[in-house]
Amino acid sequence: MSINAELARLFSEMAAVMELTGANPFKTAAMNKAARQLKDLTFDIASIAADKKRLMEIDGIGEGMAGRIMEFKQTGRIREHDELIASIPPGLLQVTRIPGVGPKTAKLLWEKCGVVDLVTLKEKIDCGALVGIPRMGEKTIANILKSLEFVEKSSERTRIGIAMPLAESIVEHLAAMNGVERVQYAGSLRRGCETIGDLDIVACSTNPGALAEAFATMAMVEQVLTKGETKVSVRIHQGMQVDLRIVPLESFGAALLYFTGSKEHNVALRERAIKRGMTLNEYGLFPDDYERRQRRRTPPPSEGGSQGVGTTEISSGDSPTPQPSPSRERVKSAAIASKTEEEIYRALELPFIPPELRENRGEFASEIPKLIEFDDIKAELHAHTRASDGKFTIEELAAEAKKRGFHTIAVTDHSKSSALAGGLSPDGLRAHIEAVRKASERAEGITILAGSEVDILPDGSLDYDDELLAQLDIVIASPHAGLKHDPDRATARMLRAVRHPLVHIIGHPTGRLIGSREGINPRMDEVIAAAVEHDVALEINANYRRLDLRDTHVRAAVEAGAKIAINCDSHTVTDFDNLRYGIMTARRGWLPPHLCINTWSNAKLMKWLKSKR
DNA sequence: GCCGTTTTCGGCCCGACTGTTTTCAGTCG
Repeated sequence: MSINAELARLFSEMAAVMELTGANPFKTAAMNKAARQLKDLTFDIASIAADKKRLMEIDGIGEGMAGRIMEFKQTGRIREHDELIASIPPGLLQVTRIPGVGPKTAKLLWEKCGVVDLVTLKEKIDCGALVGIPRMGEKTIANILKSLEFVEKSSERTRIGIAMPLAESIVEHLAAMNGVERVQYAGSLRRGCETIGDLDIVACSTNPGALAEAFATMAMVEQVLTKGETKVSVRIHQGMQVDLRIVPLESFGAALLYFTGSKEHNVALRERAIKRGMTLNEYGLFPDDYERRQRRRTPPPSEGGSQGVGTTEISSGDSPTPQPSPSRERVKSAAIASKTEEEIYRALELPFIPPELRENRGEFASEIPKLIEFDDIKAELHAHTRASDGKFTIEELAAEAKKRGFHTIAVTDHSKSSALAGGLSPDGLRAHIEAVRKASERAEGITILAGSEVDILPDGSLDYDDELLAQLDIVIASPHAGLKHDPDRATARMLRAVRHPLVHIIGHPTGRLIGSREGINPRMDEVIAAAVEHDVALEINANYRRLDLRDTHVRAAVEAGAKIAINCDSHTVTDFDNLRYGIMTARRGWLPPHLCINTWSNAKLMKWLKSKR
């Protein structure tokens, strides 16, 4: 694999250890940012690792990071990383992954009672060794124990196709309550990320208390983690944490913006607000006056001060009682913008930025293009029938596609090497082509294409000979086996398939399965360049277990002007429903509709397909 | 450690909640 992922891992680890040992938090943040940038790169950093100037052109990579990257390229390690890792017990970082235990607590537990990993933590709790340590009260210890048990049994992040239906059912449940004015999911789910950590729900209600109670007592709730006036967190039986934030109706847009994130996008938005003399929080965009001055412990503005917003009671002189959230109190009178995301972006002199782009990956610097939408898709070009491993007959498949409003469906069963998936022998494929042609003649209102999802063999050749491939209307070439090849071999293999004159689409180009199989790591910039040169489309396989191409690959492909196909790889009726995840991934890759062959008219699509025959 | 409509120094986002505190630190998102 390319060194990007390894370098990203090293930088993340360094940042984590630095947090633990109490380094400058801004230095830690810089380290984390560099790790993230490296992870998102679509070319191999090794190719420029000898050139410090080019390294430093990457946002977040400065003098220091460039030096570390060069050191790694030359020596295969980063000395500073080795030293940091050696400075703490090897299992201590695991301890900071327990919800509620941060770097400060982990360090405290290590120094005060010898906790060095999850095992010793459990032992020390069981034998009562934590009692008496500063800030380690009975409740804190009980919470750590509970979280520890949760960490031990739960898997990490949840795939979007699992998280989305859960979120939708929660939203539906809450929306049906009396007094609920708005309710919507936010967070990484709304941004269309491939996996989701926690679910975030934003809601407005005329009866916030009842809403909080209803949320905390849903049937799926396993444990209530926190329950305050505006924020409730629960853990559900499915293993996820769900956070509900209740805000005033006037603040819905600001809250939705804030809780949709990403964190990096929010930070950039706030910096932008400050530069324009404003401050942004989850209640709205405000003139930069009262709150910031108060935080700096300087006196609040005098009566009739320059801002002239003294219409609320927040600064009621010498009242010793703590005030509930000045921002929330001020919303009605003082917010420059708060009701909708659109008006907040406008006030910050920005166009509306779609949630999928909110990653601080250039959305502030660039013009926002028109992104592809669900309704733009007019064809499914990758589907299986009973001839291989699908559940449809050809007619049933066509009927389903027609029902979904498509003008074209491609029948693309597996080729002979995919034996477990019932791949067709050459004679089997010939007979199948005949059957598809006959069905197509009878079909009304939909074009049925005879195709194949043909295996890209380990050497990059295809699973059928050219004479047979030439008879097909559409050829998808996909890797199914040999998914552990090194990058050199994987790149050569994929390039050979891209250059094959009869191939239209490269299916799920890396063969990854999210959370369970890494797949191959061909040098994607080379594959993309070849795809552009040979006029081959790269697939976003919309199955939520794949999402392959992934978002960053799509972005690189779009920048290179490559054609993209978004296909559901349908084997059953419900597979068609995965299209939404493919669309979200495409949007995260900044895909405009015209580059996606599934949006084209039937005539345009047929012309392109025939250009390769 | 990075970065620049605050440009080579001096900033670097903001609020809610919990548990332990007697005024706030730590964590999270």
